[in-house]
Amino acid sequence: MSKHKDIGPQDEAAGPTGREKLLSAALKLAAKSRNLSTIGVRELGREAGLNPNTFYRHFTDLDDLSMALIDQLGKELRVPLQALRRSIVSREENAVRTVELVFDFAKDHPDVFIVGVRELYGASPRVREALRRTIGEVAGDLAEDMRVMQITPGLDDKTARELAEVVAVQTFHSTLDYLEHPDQRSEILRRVVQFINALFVGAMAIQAGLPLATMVSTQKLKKPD
Amino acid sequence: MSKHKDIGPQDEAAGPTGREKLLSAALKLAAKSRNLSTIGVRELGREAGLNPNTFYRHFTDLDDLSMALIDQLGKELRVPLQALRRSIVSREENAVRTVELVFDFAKDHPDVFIVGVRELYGASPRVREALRRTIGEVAGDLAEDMRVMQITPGLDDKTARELAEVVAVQTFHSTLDYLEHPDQRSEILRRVVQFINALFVGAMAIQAGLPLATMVSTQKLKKPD
DNA sequence: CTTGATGGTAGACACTCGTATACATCGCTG
DNA sequence: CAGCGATGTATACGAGTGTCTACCATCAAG
Repeated sequence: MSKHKDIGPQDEAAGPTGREKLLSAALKLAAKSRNLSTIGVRELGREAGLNPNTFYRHFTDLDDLSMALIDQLGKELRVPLQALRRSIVSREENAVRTVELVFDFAKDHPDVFIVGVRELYGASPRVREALRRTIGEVAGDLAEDMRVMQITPGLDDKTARELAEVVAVQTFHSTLDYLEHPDQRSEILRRVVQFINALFVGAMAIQAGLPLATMVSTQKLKKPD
Repeated sequence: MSKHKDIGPQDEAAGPTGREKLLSAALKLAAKSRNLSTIGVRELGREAGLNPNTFYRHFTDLDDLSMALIDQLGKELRVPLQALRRSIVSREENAVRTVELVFDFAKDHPDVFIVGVRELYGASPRVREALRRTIGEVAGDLAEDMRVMQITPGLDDKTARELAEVVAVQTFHSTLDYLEHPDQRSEILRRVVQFINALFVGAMAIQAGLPLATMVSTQKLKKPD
């Protein structure tokens, strides 16, 4: 095994590998024009400055490349996001800060988010599934943070996890609006934060059995006999 | 003007127009395989049982067809949804019933939803925009219903409208999960309803200034000077 | 009956595309 | 040095595509 140079995640120095060139070319093309699976092998080679056939030295398929790209994007996204949130010490203003961090991160890596959201509902089931899993992991991190930092005290773990999932997806989507409408960014941020707060407060209220809650959520709690 | 037969929205009798054949063929193809904008003109003609060139008798472009399709889908979706919700008289169990209705409707028109969600984040800005507008209209209807039926008393109109938007989008997305995982349908329904209720309750609680609310949403209410 | 427009068809041209085969480097390993 | 695997390139072929031009059918208006 490993006769040759350790082709890992790029040691250092030396320009990008052909494989890497192809990956970033794919990201670039997918972000500006179309769906990942509809990029042409030749188009890709052209963008990467490589021969069309070089593609086949690294990937068997465009779905193959897509999966590799999702893997990479997942790491590029999850790890920094964990680090970012770890920088928030105060329990106060948690939602705003977190969303701001995500949006800032999106501003620095727009293509990742554009393609990510696109493919989340794209044509390839495998890619969809991979993306969903990545978001699920981020949601897991978020749920863990919520538990540790006591953001939603009294909420059972399962519900918390579900809320985290919704929040993660919603924030992920909002990222696109944020990127697409630079003039409405503060408004978008406000809306997302409002959404998150309402969701958390409501879930806690319902679980605590507050009277106000029953006004709206009277499903199968008591039938009007 | 109007020298010939009134080519409107199909009077009655007589098989589908060529234009209609093309539209439904496009819907079918887009639902099962790829993005709308990546369907080939020839492929389309083949599916519709028409000559490739017939396409150009009705549309200039694939974007053109896409817009026409979105228009049609918008009407196919909004009007029946309005009617459906008007059939809910009781204020109780409102969320469950509404979401159930939407999901049932989705079960009968899966392609509409599959393509709708896909294109909502698709490559064509024009199509995206059109779809967003359609969803916005549905959200408007929902907000109006919420106001009339006193679902969220005490909530100001702007916030209600924003909540309706989020609910509409979220429900729209969930439709895909619902279609894709028939074995988890009741679970998905439960999650969406839980989400909606939590959101509404939370928004009302925050607006009412409930003490519990401030535990979570302390953003810029008081700065720790 | 003629006219002209609308919807549909047929054939052709110039592309692009995916991919197969064969060849060229380069660097490691023996 | 010889060999070999990994990477990149050149060429070529067949299939599919968008679209142009030209031709046919139908039907209402004059």
